[in-house]
Amino acid sequence: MRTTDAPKFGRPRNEGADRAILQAALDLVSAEGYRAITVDQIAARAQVGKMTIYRRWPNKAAVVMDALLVLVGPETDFPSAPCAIESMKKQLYLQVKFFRSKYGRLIRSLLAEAQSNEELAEAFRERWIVPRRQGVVAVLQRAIDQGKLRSDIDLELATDMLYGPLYYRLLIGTGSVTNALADVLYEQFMAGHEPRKK
Amino acid sequence: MRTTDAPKFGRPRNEGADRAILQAALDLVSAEGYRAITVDQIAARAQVGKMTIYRRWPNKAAVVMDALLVLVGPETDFPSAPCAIESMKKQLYLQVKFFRSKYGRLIRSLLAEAQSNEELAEAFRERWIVPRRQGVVAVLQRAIDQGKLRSDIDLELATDMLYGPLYYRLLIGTGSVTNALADVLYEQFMAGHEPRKK
Amino acid sequence: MRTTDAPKFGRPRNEGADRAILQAALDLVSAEGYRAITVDQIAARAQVGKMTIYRRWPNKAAVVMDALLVLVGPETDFPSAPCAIESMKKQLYLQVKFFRSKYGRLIRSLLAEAQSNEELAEAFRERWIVPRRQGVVAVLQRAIDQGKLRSDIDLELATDMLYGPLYYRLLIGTGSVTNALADVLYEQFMAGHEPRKK
Amino acid sequence: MRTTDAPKFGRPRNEGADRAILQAALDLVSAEGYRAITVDQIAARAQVGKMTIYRRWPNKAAVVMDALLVLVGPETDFPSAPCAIESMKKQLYLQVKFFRSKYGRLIRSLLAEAQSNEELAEAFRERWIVPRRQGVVAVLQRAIDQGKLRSDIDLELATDMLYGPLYYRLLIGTGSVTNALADVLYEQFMAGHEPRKK
DNA sequence: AACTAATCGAGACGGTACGTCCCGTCTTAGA
DNA sequence: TCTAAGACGGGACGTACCGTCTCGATTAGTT
Repeated sequence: MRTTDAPKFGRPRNEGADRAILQAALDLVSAEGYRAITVDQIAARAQVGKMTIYRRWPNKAAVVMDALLVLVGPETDFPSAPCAIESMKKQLYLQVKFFRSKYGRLIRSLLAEAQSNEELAEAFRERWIVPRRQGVVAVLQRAIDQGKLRSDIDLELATDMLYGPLYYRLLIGTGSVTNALADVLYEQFMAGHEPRKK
Repeated sequence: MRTTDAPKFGRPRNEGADRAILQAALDLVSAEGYRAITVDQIAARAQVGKMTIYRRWPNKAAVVMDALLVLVGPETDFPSAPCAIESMKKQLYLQVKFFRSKYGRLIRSLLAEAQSNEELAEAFRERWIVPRRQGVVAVLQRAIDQGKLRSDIDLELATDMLYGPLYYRLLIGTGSVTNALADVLYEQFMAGHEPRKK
Repeated sequence: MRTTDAPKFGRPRNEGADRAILQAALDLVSAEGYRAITVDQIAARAQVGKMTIYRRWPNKAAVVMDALLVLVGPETDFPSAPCAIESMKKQLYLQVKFFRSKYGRLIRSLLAEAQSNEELAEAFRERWIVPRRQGVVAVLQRAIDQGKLRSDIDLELATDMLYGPLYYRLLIGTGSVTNALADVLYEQFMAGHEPRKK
Repeated sequence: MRTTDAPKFGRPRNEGADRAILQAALDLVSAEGYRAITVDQIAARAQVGKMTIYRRWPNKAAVVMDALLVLVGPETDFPSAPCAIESMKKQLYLQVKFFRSKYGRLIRSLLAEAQSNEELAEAFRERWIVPRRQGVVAVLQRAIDQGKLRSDIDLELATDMLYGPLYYRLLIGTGSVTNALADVLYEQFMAGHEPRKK
């Protein structure tokens, strides 16, 4: 998402500023929401000129998207358990926790903005959603290999069914995002996908 | 979402203008998306002064929300079938068709805007989502009464699981919203909720 | 300045309303100035519908102009004295008093508005200024007849010289409009126009 | 009348834009009159964003006032003649010429607007009128020193008497502003103020 | 140590949409 | 038929934020 490369001469880019900008964007948007925050506010909090932001990212959406990828992404490691299916359940709990954290608002904001910004939509899909879905798919595949799930499952569809309701509640707010929800999602999923009993 | 009630004297509201404004809003937003449309454009298309819009609704979001409720709402009748569970499946197909229609963009727009506008969020939830969920819940209850579903189901949760994935795909676009998706949602739902076999 | 004549049938026009409207316009504009007052305010104070105003006058300027003519005009009678030249001096004092009264602001307002409203400008000139100038000219003529002034005076010019400085101060505010000013105007005028001494 | 001073950092004011804005305001208002011109029109003609105007001046009146001071002011040099009293007469002719030029409308517009805008009134008085009056007063004083005028004259009053009728005609239009008028004003003024004959 | 060249903080800029205000017209129900 | 009330179309206002542009000061490698 970065724009230019390092030059040969002159004052080198202050790489630390990058992080300060992303942190400022992250803090502000997590707290107030994307729309409520202006680029000037981000620049002010990062103690940086507005141009420094626009030299690195093409627009506000890109900054916030990068903040998510760079600062939040690494914190969202996939939990591992010897039993793949248990690892799946742990991951659902993590997702619940994530959505309930201050980052819930960040995700909502970006998803909202993406509806009117195709570039952001693609970035969010390909750089945030898809990689995490791949983790899920891999675990599900491992569960199939371990004989814990039927082998004729459409894994993409399965992922939609596991995570769709979480996003739905995050965005619409008819019910809150809780571990109890994760439990039911997991149970129903297993009920529909456990291997045929003999 | 309307602002004031009819006064005792004076020229009464031109109810026809109401409809023209809502239709203009609906057409424009369905075609171009919420953010791309300005209040002036809506006013111009409805051949109405901007003040006439602001006299009735507090902001653009409220206009478009009302357009959804007044002009689209009545078109979304719930399908009925003697067998409740079949009626449920028909409703899923209708939802897919709705999301694929031009109104898909409208729903996406409003849901997006609702993320940064708590007033709109509440209106969307309470006036659009909840009434439609109630229809679903009623059908599911009828299915239980007809012995087609287990009686210990949490109906709200069930609704989330049936519709969550549809909204997820609508908003994120990892996969398209299709009847095939509806089929799988239905099947998995039945697998998890059919009455215990003796 | 009135727009239509009395109708033949139906509820007769409430002639009292006319006066109430003019009085409201006069009071408000005298106190706050033309630009600060809206037609709605005049209608509200006169307890009259806005349409009742626009049925009688073509616009706000016409109402206020009429208020001046109808309500203030009759109060501005020309003072008479056996000696014409003394009558002239009295009139200057009256003008000073008038400009210092609440009507000063009214005159300023109308004169201001007239600069961007040719119709009002003409009305103000022909219906307010010119008649009063004619009074002045008549008195000056009488003074000539009485042998108190030179007979070769251009009376229009003389009037400009007597009243111009009063209006100048009223509008620009470099100095206040006082009887002392009137005295000097009178003296200088006499110095320039008294009959040649033998 | 400008709003803030130059900051220590940041892009400095584009002083060229200032002039373009003032020129646009001057041209438009001189041609069409103050009330007929919108801030958007000025911005468009100056090829400038509306905010750039509002960043420098608090409102339209201030822009036009500054246009007068900056662009017209320097053109209104006081004529000089060895004989002070002749210089005075020349100045009266210049004033007539000025009022008959396209700037006559500008002066009328500003004077009109000043009647409902105390801030503008003060600016017009203190920055336009007073400096020019001071020129007149100085010349009159010189004439006294040269023994061409009585020494007991109130110079402010004298100025009002010389210029008041010109403004009166400019604003009311009962007669036109001509050199003939200037001649009479001058003659009468001299008649009333020439030194006593021995 | 002086020079060079690119970056930096700051903030002005053109543009676009917003939501408000008032004018003069139009429309109703009631007198 | 006229009135009070007030909704209406139109158009200007002054504000906010976006993403771009421009300045003088800063900084590090090159000479």
